[in-house]
Amino acid sequence: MEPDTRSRILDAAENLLVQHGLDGTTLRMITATAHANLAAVNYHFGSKEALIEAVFRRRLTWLNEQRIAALDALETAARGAPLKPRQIVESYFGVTIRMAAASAEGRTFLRLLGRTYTEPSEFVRSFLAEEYAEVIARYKAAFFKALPDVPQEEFIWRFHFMMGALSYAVSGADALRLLGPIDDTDPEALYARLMSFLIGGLRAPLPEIHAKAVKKPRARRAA
Amino acid sequence: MEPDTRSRILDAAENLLVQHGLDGTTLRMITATAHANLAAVNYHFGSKEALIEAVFRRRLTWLNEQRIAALDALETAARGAPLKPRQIVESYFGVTIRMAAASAEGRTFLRLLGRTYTEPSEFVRSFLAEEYAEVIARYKAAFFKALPDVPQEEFIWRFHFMMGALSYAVSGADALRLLGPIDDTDPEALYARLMSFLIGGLRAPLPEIHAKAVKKPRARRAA
DNA sequence: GCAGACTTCAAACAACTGTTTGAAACTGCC
DNA sequence: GGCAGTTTCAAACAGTTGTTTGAAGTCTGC
Repeated sequence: MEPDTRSRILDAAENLLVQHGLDGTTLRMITATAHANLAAVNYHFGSKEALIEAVFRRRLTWLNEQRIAALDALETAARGAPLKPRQIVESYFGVTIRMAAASAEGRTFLRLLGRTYTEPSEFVRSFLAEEYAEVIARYKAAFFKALPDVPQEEFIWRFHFMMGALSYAVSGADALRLLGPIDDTDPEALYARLMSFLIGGLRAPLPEIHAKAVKKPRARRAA
Repeated sequence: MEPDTRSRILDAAENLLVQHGLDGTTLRMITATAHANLAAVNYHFGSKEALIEAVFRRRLTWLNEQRIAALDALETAARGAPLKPRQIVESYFGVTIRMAAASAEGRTFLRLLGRTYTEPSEFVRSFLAEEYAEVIARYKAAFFKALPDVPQEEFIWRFHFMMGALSYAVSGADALRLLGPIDDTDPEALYARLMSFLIGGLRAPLPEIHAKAVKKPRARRAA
């Protein structure tokens, strides 16, 4: 058991939130698991919402810094030249999957994050937007530079689809049982699987909606 | 306003569940929106959980029947020959997207479904598993027949990724605001976009994990 | 028009929610 | 040892939750 109450509460909350959701997790469940008094949450964090925010920020800030650092490294190496789309995708999702591969805590958190991304209460969405603002701006810019001919809207959708695939990939254990018994304990394999799927999706021909906006058929390859 | 209380409750519940989640939606919210008495839920459905189950079953049964019918049609036309993977994907996700395109109610339901798929309470998972059992068995069989060389595990993962992309595609409106302002009001365009992404992902080269199991490099194309 | 089944209603139920309180226990520092 | 500051604790708070109750209302078939 960890030394300070504050950390124990954060860990307990993280685990319970991913199991029971934001509303389904009660302060009494959390404090019981953390071996802390019920009032400890309000003492250390101020409110349940503030605790939830702290649970997210604790790892999300770091994660997004890593993503930006990864992009920085690529851009420095490229010396102003556009990056390959594939590099950009690999840096964004690679950082994420590496977090999942590194520790069970990372996996738990990413499952929580992926799920929350589609069902955000208003207060969750507001600090998520804040946390993501810089990463999204940087990656969008990199992509638009890499693929000036691809309509920006199209790319945003694809990025969105990719995040959906990622979300299901990390939250796999639960939902996958529907599809059949499979092994989701090997993060390396998951990384390889997801990445090849994502790149395949990213490089797919643009849908017909854009056909008129493009000149040569060959140019209908997105990447 | 619809005639009978039962339907009004189902509709109100569907709309509120997608907005506030399973736990966040209260019976009082539902009955107020449905212009019904609080006790009406327990009278018509027995409990809140039973109501939620009814909300899902009302449309999910039909949806899965459609998917099976679509597969039936393909297999009849093929006269015992394996289908093209692309046909299979198009039939499964095509039916889904068509439901989203057909009505606002369909879209609402699919957003609810996509979200619930990753965050199921135990009672939700049990009836979801029941509802999906046949569809999944049929589509898995069709895929394994179409792609006998692709490891089954690999395909299950890809299908899982596709469902993630689908989930984010239909629940788009909320989460997409993080990525930037885009138009998600055109279901036709969404269909085209998602489908080309999915086929791209499905046809991507298999990840290196399987490299040893495959003979010729060319064979590493999944579809 | 009336009996019998079905449906609606207001009110209350116990259980649980997040939060607050004020006293107790503990901590490090002089 | 004693005193500030921090942390923990049991208890209670008002509000909300899903569910139940029994009476009132409505509809159908004869």
